[in-house]
Amino acid sequence: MHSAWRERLQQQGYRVTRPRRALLTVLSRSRRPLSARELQARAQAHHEKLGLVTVYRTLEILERLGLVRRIHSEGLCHTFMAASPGHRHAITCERCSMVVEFDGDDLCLQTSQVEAKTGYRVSGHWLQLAGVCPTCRAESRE
Amino acid sequence: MHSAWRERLQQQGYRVTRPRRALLTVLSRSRRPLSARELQARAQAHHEKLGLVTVYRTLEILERLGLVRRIHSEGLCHTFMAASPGHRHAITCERCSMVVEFDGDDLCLQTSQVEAKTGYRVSGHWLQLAGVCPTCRAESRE
DNA sequence: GTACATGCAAATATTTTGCATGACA
DNA sequence: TGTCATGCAAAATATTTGCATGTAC
Repeated sequence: MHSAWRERLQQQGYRVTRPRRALLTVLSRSRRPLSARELQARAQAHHEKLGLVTVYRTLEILERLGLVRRIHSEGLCHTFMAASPGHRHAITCERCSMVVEFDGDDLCLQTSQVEAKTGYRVSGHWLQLAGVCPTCRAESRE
Repeated sequence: MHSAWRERLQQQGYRVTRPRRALLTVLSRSRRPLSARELQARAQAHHEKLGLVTVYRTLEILERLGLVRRIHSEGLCHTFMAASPGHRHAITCERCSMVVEFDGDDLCLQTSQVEAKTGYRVSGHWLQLAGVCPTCRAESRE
C-alpha cells in the first residue's frame, strides 16, 4: 500500500520527500483516525523536524488524490485516515476509536427511495457507523 | 416547533432568555446548516448584543437536549441545524447547502451484515447523503 | 540547476475559560 | 432576590499564508 502511494504521488507530479514518506508510513500503519497533531507527533519519529504546516499541506494533497479520508463523527471531527480504495464506509469503535472500513455496495441503500421522499437527486453518500470492536467487547467481558 | 423547544428548555431547568429565543428563532427558520458565526450574525437581528460565546454555550445545551444537530460533511464541518426528532438522516445540496432530513428506518440498512463483516457490534449509524435539491436542479435547466 | 517542498514566523479563525454584571423566575 | 446566563477580555487551539532556505529530480 505504502509503495503504491509513493507511485501515485509521483505519477501526479508530486515529489516523494522525507516528510511525505514519514506521513505515509504513519497513516498506513494506524488503525484509528489521527488528528493533524497526532500525525505530526508520530511522524516525527521518522523525521524529527516535521512541522505542522507540512502535515496540513500533505493531508490536503493526499485527500485530493483519494489516498486519505477525513473522518467525521460525533466526537471526532478533523481526523484523518488512510483510505482503502473502493471501500466506502467506516465503522468506529466507541471505546478505542479504532476504525475498520468495509465495502458498502451491498447494503442495499435505496437511493431511489430517498429521491422520491426528498426530491433531491442523490449523487453520493457517506455512512458512518458506530459500535464496539471485538477487542473492546472481549475486554468488557473479562 | 419553536414553542415546544421553549418548554423543553424550561422543563430541563434552563431559563428562556432573550439570546436563547433569538437563536431558537434563527435555527428553526433556517433550511440549511449554519456555522456559529452565521448563527450569531442572524440572531443579532433579534438581539443586537449577542456574543459568540453565548452562541457556543447555547448550542452545547441544545445539542445535549437533542434539539440541534451538528452536521458533518465534506466541506461543511462545524455547522448546526435544528433536529427533527425521530428523523435520522440528512441530505445536503451540493450547490446551495440546503439540508433536508428524512426518516431512514426503512432504508433497510442491514447492520447484521455489517456485524458479520467487521466483527463490530453496531450501536448507531449516521448516514450523510449529498445531492442536488429540486430548486437547484430547476435553475440549472433554465 | 531549477522548481517544488519545507520550516519558521506570524496572521487568521475557532473554541474555551474567568469573572464581573445583568436578567429571568 | 437568588441564581443562572451573559458579555467582555483573554487564553487556548486549530488552520492558513508569506517568505527565505533546502532538496528531490
